[in-house]
Amino acid sequence: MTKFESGDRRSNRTRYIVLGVLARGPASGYDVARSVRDSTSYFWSEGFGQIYPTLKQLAAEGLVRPCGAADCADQASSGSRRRKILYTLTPDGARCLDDWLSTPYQPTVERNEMLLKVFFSGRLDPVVARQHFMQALEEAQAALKLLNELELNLAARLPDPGLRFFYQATIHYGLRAARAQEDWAQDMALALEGFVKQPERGRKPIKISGKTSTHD
Amino acid sequence: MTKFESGDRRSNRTRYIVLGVLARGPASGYDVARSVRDSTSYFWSEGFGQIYPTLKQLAAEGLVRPCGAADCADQASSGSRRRKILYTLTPDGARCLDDWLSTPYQPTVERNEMLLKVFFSGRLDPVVARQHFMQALEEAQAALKLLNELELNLAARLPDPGLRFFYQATIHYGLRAARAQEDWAQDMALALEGFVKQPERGRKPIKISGKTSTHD
DNA sequence: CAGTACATGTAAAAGGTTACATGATTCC
DNA sequence: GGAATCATGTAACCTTTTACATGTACTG
Repeated sequence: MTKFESGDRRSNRTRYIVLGVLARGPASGYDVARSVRDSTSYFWSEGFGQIYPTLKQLAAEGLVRPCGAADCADQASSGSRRRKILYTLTPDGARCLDDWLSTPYQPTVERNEMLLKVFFSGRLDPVVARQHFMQALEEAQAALKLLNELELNLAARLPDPGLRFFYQATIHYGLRAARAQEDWAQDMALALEGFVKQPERGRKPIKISGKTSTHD
Repeated sequence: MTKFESGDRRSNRTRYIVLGVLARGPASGYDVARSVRDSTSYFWSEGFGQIYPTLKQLAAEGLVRPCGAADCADQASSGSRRRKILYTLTPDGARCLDDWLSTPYQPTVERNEMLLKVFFSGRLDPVVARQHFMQALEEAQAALKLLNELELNLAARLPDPGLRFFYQATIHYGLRAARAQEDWAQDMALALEGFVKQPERGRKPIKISGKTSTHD
């Protein structure tokens, strides 16, 4: 077998975000996409290209069921723009979702391109690493701003305190992660200043403005 | 016709981790895999199934070049177990790596299964969420332990202070992220206790030991 | 002499992204 | 009437994982 454990179980998690959204009430593919964009996009995102086929597949498996206007009172009232295909969770679908939720999660396989660039940037001029630190700082601050706003609007958007607790939990995670990144990026930018001011190290500055680098 | 122009390879970042490892000296596919496992696996990992084909492709593009025993003095000495195919970076390959390193990174698309489960776990008994918090706590602590050990061994494994600075930077990131997760998980486990002790909320405990849940 | 670590690959399948195609309705 | 938004989908392509296939050499 493999000695290098890969880790990531490829278990079609798009299914579960669709089931999860549908568990809160009937929704169309577009509704699911909007819900994902508005509430989970900072830790999970999906595109149309995956949501619609998934919905179709779930329907084929009997985990969701398209419901006509008759079934879903809330849409019939508004003269819908176009034929809007609403789906509801079936009992099988709810069971499937709950089984998945009750199972230990698969740890995320980290694939952080920023760290990958930082890791190898020792061969280049320190300004390159600095750029990455600064980008990381800006993105952390942008995330902080966004998540703070999201938390403020939370009570209005989610009246149910039961659901709100868990939504808030994910926001808190995002906030902590963003603060950690912010602090890190600031520290690293500072440490880099100190690091480059020590010429006896033997590192020679490499100009990257043109094309050349260590090799010549 | 073609949506993906020849120039903009969207991600394919496996190329760069291979180039990056090769930039530090000749290595075989297995060497690259081992290097990835030992030093970047907490923020980037690759399997054999991707490294070998990538190496081949890079060779076809002239970015790396297989080098015989003649070229690489360090391997000829040890009676190698098997034909070990070493590669070196070509000047083109070094330029390609440096160009990529000097470019702003693509922000990571977060896909955090733990948060996804937490997000939807409001429909189940709080013990389910608690399990996820506890798993997150344990994993953060395990990561902390591992990264602390990694940092201690760092000076021995990487004598070059130039490279060490950036390696250490990635370790510090991991430590901060793990501490953030640890704190979060502890807070959430506590907050959950307080949350469930408020029966007037209207939430009814749902037993998940069997099969049933909200729907019934 | 069996098990483990070293070592190199291929093939198939699953998963995910992007571009394209189409059409209705509302707002300006 | 044009732009934006709502709305549903398909096709093509790329990336990543997993299983498989093969073989050497060292260790106990």
